[in-house]
Amino acid sequence: MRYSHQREAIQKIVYGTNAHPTADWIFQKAKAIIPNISMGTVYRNLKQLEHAELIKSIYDGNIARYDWNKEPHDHLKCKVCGDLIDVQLFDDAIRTKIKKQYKFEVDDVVMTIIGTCHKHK
Amino acid sequence: MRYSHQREAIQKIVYGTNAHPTADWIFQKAKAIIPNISMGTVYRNLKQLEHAELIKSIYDGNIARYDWNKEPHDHLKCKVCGDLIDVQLFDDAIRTKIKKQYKFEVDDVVMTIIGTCHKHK
DNA sequence: AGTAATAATAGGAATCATTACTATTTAATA
DNA sequence: TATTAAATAGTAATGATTCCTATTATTACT
Repeated sequence: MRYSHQREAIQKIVYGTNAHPTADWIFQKAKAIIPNISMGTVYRNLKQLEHAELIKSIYDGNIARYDWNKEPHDHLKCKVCGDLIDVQLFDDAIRTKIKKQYKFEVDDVVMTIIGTCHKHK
Repeated sequence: MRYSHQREAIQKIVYGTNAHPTADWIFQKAKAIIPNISMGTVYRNLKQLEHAELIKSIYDGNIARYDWNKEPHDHLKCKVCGDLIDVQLFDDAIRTKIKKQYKFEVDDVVMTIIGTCHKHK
């Protein structure tokens, strides 16, 4: 993977937030640095960064969000403000259980807890 | 919600499979019964059926699938054949834990385990 | 049964996220 | 510096889903 100014900017943007940004959000931020950057470049680089395991992508309903946090973790999704909050919930015991019980080889566990966060009472 | 031939057909199609069908799959099946049914009708009715809690929708990556199984359950997603398999994994203890630990009111837990099913060795 | 009110429909256009295409630019390196 | 191929901008295309509108069908009421 050859260096590019655009990819460096995109990576820095993802690494600079905890907000699990969307491609469009990243695109808006990137335009401030590289005014004529195109959406295709954003998507291509996000895909490359993911492939290089420098970022992770997560599906929030039908839209992709990106995360610098590569450790296995889960998300709390607040249905009021839409925030995605990182949490550590899934313990490794369940992996063994699934393997035995269902004869299923586990690669990854995607868990999202939907509800209302502490900001809304 | 007023009766319609189309909605009845759509509901029956969803209730008649364990394959977690997509809107397009349902549309194809529905055309066999009502040849000039339209995609908009399928989507509108799926939404209504979901709202009436007669079916549930689940996101498989960025595409919606529909499920007659309204009991809380999780899915094993095989990356080889794409199958979604229903499983009961999530235990209620975690709900209490999340509530205490993160001050988060839990409505729903969406868990998908990605891996390889027993059919592929 | 006949009619009025209005929910639901078919068909097509519009939208949104994402991917594909292509001529041009740019980074790596000989 | 010249060569080569990867990366880009800009734009067209795609796929899933939603929206729009004139027409049709269901329900409620006479």
